[in-house]
Order: sequence, then C-alpha cells, then structure tokens
Amino acid sequence: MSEMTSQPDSAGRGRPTMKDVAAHAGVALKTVSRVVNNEPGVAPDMATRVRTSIEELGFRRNDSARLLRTGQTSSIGLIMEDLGDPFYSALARAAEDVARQHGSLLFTGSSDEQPEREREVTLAFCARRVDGLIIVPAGADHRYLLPEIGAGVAVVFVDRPAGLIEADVVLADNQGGARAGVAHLISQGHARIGYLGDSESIYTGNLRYRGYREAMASGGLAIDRSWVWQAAPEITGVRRALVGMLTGRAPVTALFCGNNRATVLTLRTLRELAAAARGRTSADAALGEAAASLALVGFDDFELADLMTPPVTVVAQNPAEMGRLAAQLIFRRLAGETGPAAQIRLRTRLIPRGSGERPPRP
Amino acid sequence: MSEMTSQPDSAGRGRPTMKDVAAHAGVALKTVSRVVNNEPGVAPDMATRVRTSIEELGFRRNDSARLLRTGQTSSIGLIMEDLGDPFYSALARAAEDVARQHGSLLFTGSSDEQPEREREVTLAFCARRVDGLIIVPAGADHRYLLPEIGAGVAVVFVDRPAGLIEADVVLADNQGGARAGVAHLISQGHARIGYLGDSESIYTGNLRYRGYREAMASGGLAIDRSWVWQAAPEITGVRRALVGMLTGRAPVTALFCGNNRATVLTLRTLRELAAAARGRTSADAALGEAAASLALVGFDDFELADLMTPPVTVVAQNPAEMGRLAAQLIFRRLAGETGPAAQIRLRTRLIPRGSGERPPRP
DNA sequence: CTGAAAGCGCTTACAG
DNA sequence: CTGAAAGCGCTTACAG
Repeated sequence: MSEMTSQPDSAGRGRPTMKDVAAHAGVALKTVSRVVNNEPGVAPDMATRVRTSIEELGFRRNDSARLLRTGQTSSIGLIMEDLGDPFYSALARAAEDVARQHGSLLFTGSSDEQPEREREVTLAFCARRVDGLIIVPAGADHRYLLPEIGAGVAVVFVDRPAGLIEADVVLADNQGGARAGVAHLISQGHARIGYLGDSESIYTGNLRYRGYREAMASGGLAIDRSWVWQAAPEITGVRRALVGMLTGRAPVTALFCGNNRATVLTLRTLRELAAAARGRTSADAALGEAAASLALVGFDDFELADLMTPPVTVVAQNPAEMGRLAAQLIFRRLAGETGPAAQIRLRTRLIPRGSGERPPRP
Repeated sequence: MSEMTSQPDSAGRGRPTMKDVAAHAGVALKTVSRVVNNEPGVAPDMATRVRTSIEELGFRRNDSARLLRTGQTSSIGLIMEDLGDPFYSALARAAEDVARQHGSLLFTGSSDEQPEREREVTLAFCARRVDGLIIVPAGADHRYLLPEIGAGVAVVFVDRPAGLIEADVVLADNQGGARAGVAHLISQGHARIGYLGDSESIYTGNLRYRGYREAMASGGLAIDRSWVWQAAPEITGVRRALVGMLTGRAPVTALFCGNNRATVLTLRTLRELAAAARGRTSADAALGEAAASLALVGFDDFELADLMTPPVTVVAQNPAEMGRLAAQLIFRRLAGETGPAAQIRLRTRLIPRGSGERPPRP
C-alpha cells in the first residue's frame, strides 16, 4: 500500500531512491542507474519496465549523491560586494549564463565589502566543494584559499586582483579609463578639474585617482588639494566636498567622479544646490550657478544616464563582459588549462552625452 | 613524504578526508568527527592531537557528504526572470540575507520568462535536493513540483501566484496600487488618461490594467480605446503607442505606466518627441508640446526617478521586502509550520515627485 | 571517553 | 545484457 503512490511513506521523509525503483521494477540497482543515465546496453523491455517504475514512484535522481561519488559538484560560487547592486547583478547574470552552458549551477553570496564575510562565504562554498570560485575581493589576503587551489578548485578574481596569491583575474582599465575621462574634460577647455572618488586604500580608487593625476600632468595642469575628495561616497561627505570645490579660492569648473555612487550622489547634490540658490543670498546664488553649470564625467555607466539633465558623459565598464570572461576562465581551468595566472584587462569606453562637453564657465 | 605537506598527493585529486586525519592522528574516524563538530566528550589532549593533524593536512570537512547523511542540504534555490534586473537582484539580495541567517546557501537562476527554462532550472535545484525554493514563476502550470512538495521541499512563490497548485505566495497589491496611481492623476484634474503596460496574459499586467479601469470608472471617466496599449514594452511599440495617444481625436493629458520598463521607455520617447519638435512642422510642434507636458505616474520605483525632469511620481513596490518575506516563509515551513498556503499581499506606496502632479494642458 | 560497523544514494570496477 | 560488491566522505546508532 505504499508502492503505488507517488507520495513518500511519511511526512516529507524518504523520497524514492534507485533502490526503491529497482525493487519496484524487479531489477538490479545498477540497471536503474543505467537507465537513468542513458547508458547503452539495456534491453528495451527492461528499460521500459524501469521507466514505468520511475514514473510511478516519482523518482528523481539525487545529484548530490551522484556528485559525491563522481568528485565533481557541477557548481561554482560567486562572491561579490552586493548582489543587489546593478553592477554586480549584471556580472552575476552573465556568469550564470556561462555556468549553465557548462551544466553548472551558481551559488551567489555578498560580502558587503567585509573581508571576514568574504572569507566566510567563500569557505562555505568550498565546504560544498564547488568546482570553481569567482571572487570580487573585499580582503587583501587570500592565502586562505591556497589549500582549495591546491585541491583543484578553479579560482578567478574579478574587478580587483587577489592578495598575496597568484590567480587569474579580470580587470577593467581603471587608470587608462580615468585618464581618458579627465583628458576629455581638458580637451573641452577645463583647467580646474576636481576628483571625487573612493579612498586610495581601495584598489580601483587608487588607480582611477592615478589616472586623474596623469591626465592633469599631461595637460600641464596643477592640482589644488581642495579639488580632491577621497572616501566611500555618502551624501553628507559628497555635499561638503562639492561645496568646498565650488566655493574655494580656485573653484572647479569640471569634476571627475571615480565611480557610480559618487556620480549619482553628485548629481543629486548639484540639483539640490542649484535649487537652494533661488531667492537666497548672493553667495548661495553664486554656488547655485556654479553647481548648475559644472561639467561632469563619471566612471561607470548607469541606467538612465542618458535621461539626466544634461545627459551624463561616462567612462563605461562592461560588468556583464567581466562576469562572462571570469566564468569562461573558470571552465577553461577546469577543462585542464594549466598556464600561468592570466590577467585580462578590459578596455573602458568613453560615452559623451552632454555633461562632459560643457565648456568652462567664464 | 606525503603526510607532512598540505598539498594533496597528485594533481588536484584527493583532498584529505576524516579518514586521513584519523590515521595521521592515530585515532578513530569517529573521534575526528567529534572534534570537527565540536561534540562534547573528547579528552583535551586527544582533541589537540586531532586539531594538529587537521591543521597539518589542511583538512576541511566535505559538507556535501555530511548533508547526504543528514538529509538536509542547507541550501535554497531562487528562480526569477533575470538576476541582472535591479528589481530581482534586490529581491535576491534580501533572500540571501535571510538564508545566511539560517545557515543556508543560495542558488540563483534566471528563467528569462520562459516556462521551460523555469522548470529546467527549478528541477536542477531539486536534483541537488535544495531544502526550499523561491520562485518568480514564468509558467502557468506548476504541477511538476508536486513530487518535490510531497517530499518536503518548501516552496514559496513571489510576485505572481503558482499555477494549478496550492503554495505560499508573496504578492504586491497590483490592482490597488494601479488604482491609487490613476486616481491620483484624476485628482489633479486629468480626464483623458492613457495606460501603457504589459499584456493582460501576464498576471501583474492583468491586475494593474484592472486597477486603471476601476479608477477611471470611479471617476466617472470613459476610456477611449486609443488610450490603451498592452504588450511587452519595447521601444518601437512604445513610440507608436505614445504618438497614437498624443495625436488621436482625444489626446491624453496624462499616462499611467504599468511597470518599470514601460516607464523608462516612455521617458526616453517623450524626450525624443519633444526634441524632434523643434523647428519642424506645426504637427510635430504640437506633438512635441503634448509630449513635454504629459503628466505621468509609473508602477514600480526605480533609481534616479527623483533626478528625472520632472522627477517621476511612482507607485512603489518593495522588492527587498518581498524577497525577505518569501525566504522567511521558507524557513518557517522548514521549521515545521504546517498551516494552509499563506498569501501575503504587500501594500504599494504612492510617491509624488512632480510628474504626476502636473495639471492637464488646457 | 573512544571506536568499529552500518548506511546516506549514488557510481565505479569487475564478474557473469 | 545484467548484477553483486565496494566505496565516495561523512553521520547515526550502538558497544565497550
């Protein structure tokens, strides 16, 4: 009275196994395995019998058990700063597609930029014996991965390189991109150009700032220290920074933003400053005018940049391409490729839309 | 010469197992298991010996093997339309956080709105014996999940209900939200209000369109069929729809957009129409003016809505809250809760920002 | 406190 | 073509 229904014996416990199917069909377990895996050499009538039992019992192979025996798990793990951030979710989606093409499933986890959490999530993936790891690192020391790599786990870093270990990495051309963005502003006639971006302790922040300085130097332009603001972008800091840059002894006429968040917060603040200027003191009015006419180029493209007023000129990265390449590197390694650690550097693309083509205010 | 190094014996194969640790430490395998799992009742010196061996061999427990024995996998699967879409990635991130709190890992997969792919990804998760599934359904028939549910897999649907099976579901108040959005436009004096959204064959598209009709009926307003456009939003269709609505015998003065993409495409098109009007025929100019003054309310909030010109009034859902609640339902079920299928309906929130408060053009 | 045996659900390697 | 045995790396249940 329990073999003819697809419901399991008791509350949730005990799904049918190959053993159950074998008993039901009156064959050996191995025969069931052959049918399930489409292995050749099973008599047609026997195969039919097994398939019928599978159907009746509602059997579905337990891949976890299979993979334990096989040694592979057909899964990879992706660790990034925040799955909820459009940059990373685009990257994740692309990685997912490559994984699927290779019959792999994708675990995703967020580190919130905390090294400890990166490590915790990564090791949890390793405990499940993922075949590969794609890591957007938060930490600076990845030696904890050495045993994993030694055991054959394929590891690829994205957006920032690994710390203290050799590993494949997919990067954007941070320095070159920033240089091009700032050079673009210079070519529009700007000489007083500010920089607002991440702290130099962050890999990308460091390189983009360098790009800014290089471009200024190439243009023969000095940098006033009141023009530079480097910290994790949040609204209060950005506001203070902008007011400082726009009202100092040598107010900037253009600004380069080091990342996505910095750009968006800047846009919000500029609009606020411009609005606050109406019907106020002449100092406010001057600040408002400066805010309203500031030229702007941002690192990272973002949705709706083209619908801003004016549309925002950006130096675009391609997160999907980064995710795709990283995943492809994983599967190339898993397929046996043994060359030295690869370093892929993706070109950035300057997209002029309006905000970066404004002339300097007289 | 192979026991003192943390490198495995041969190329990638063979990580140290509990058996290896036991041999190395000269204890029984079970003792190693006790130490690894912090079970009580191990003599301190023995525990130390085992820990030393673990360290030296670089042992890390294989959770897959453990979970095979335990019957749980401490993982859940999330299937949605597109992990790369901000709406879904916000949902995914929230689900990830809840999973982490419960010691679970998260598999993510995209269906691209294809029923077959939804099924394929979902069943792949089931083959790994995930403990639970969070599904944003693409298909309309989920009976294929019956064996899984019978076997104890917790299943929760999000954004749209399950098809042909009973299951927990977390929904937004689609109809009420749309009704409120349209009523808001009516309260601003609009009488000719268009609707641009998904086809009625889509669950949310159907309900939002109903909300639109209800609000119009409540306001005693008739709907001209030239005001309604229902299809998957893409730029060409949206453009044709808008030109039609703005130039017909009874041009609309306001528009309600049924979702995120519709809103964004509309904004893009309106700007284009307004720009094209300058220095053209008088017909173009009239169209441009109508486009430039159109009042707009959109279903779904989106980043930078506040920076549009004018800022966009929306009926906001809360994807993170949806993901959080869905994951919580999963773990409540896994904890033994056996009540009937829950249906959670989340309120939407009207956020006036400017575009929805414009008066009708005379 | 410690351990030898059986088993989770499959596949691998080997007989018939 | 079919199957009985061993084993993947752990935990469970039971002895000492």
